[in-house]
Amino acid sequence: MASAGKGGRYHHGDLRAALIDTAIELIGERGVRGFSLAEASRRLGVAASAPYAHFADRDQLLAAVTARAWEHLAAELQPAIDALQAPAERLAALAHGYVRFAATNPALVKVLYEVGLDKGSYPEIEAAEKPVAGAVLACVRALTGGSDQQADDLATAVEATARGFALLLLDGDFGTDAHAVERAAEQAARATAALIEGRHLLAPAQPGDPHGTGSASGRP
Amino acid sequence: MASAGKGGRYHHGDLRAALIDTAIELIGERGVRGFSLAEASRRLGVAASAPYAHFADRDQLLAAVTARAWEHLAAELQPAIDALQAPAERLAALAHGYVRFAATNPALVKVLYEVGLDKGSYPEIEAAEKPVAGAVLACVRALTGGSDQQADDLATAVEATARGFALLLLDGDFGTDAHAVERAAEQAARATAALIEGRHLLAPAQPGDPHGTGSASGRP
DNA sequence: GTCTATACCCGGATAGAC
DNA sequence: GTCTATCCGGGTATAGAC
Repeated sequence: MASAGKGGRYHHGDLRAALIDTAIELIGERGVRGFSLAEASRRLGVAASAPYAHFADRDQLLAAVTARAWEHLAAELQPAIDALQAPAERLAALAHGYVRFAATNPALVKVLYEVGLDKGSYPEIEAAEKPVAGAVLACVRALTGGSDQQADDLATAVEATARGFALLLLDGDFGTDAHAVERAAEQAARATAALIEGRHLLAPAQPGDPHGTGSASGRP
Repeated sequence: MASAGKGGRYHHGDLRAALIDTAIELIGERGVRGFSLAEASRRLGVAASAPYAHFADRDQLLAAVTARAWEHLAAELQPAIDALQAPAERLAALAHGYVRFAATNPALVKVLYEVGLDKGSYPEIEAAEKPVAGAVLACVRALTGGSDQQADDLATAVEATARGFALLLLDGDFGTDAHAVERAAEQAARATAALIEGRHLLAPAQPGDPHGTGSASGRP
């Protein structure tokens, strides 16, 4: 992340960019709610009022941070999007990439889901998150043929699983050794493959459908 | 949740219990970091110092809150645990119940995963979360035969998926109408069924295994 | 563009009265 | 068990000097 070394001073550097980097750093450590302009200023060795020369208020900085987080994710997924492979493999690769991204940039994941600014009020955020959604949609459409409903169900299941694996990894459920990330990412990719294989079970059982009993949950 | 009505005063009621309920309420609205003893006291119409008669500090209250959250979840899952059904259906029912719990008690989910107190230091928390983990383990063991590795992989995939669906539901991805919860829970149950059906893909491809190409992700 | 100084609010925690 | 009073620290944001 730029040259945000601990001892660096930004008295005459690019404070705006430095603030975004430091905000991400801080959010990673303390969560969005625990982040403050004051602490960011302290780390950068500037006065508490300096940020107001670049951002109208705390939320404006957070919006810039959120947009950057989506851009980072899109960049991480780009290789999977560009690769020449079948939709199923591509979708698994996206899940793999997502988990790896979450592991490499836990702070950015926190930004993505904790900031919670209204997208309508900050168009920069909306624009930045579009490419990712588009890539997933293309894959599931190719896999499910015509039905929008099927495509949607599969996309949701894959997204849920990928985010779930990322969550578990960040919670330490895969251990803390050097290979934890790769294990988690690989399992997320495999679970995606399993979901694709069993995707006929995602729809309600049809009259002529040989699978299931009408309710997949079998709940009491 | 007890009698924590908006207008109620607890000057001579059970302030300890009322504080736990109000803390859950507040955490639901503002997250754990946004929760404060001061605000809880204000809502209950007591002095800011009153909580210290019942809890040594903020963390002690949060520990009590976390333990209660696990107890609530265990209670919600109890019917699924008690029902007479095959392991696959039971596991799907657990996923279903988890998502429903998350929807009905979003505040408790925040408590469960955001408080982040060290379990070692607060044994009350550790004890309260055991029953849930046990129920899941029993199901996956029954489904995967002898291998601990297979059971673990399946349990992780199911947990990831259930938490992912709950997350998406709370983010509003299933809409906000009256049936959103049931749709999300049902899809989580179906995705669980799909994972069980495709569970052979969760393990690395074996020499004699007719499935896959050696890497499920097919990533570039 | 950054500084110093300042006003103002909020949260945690304690002491001592009732 | 709860109150009032109080201390301390930290955050947002603004005004005006350089």
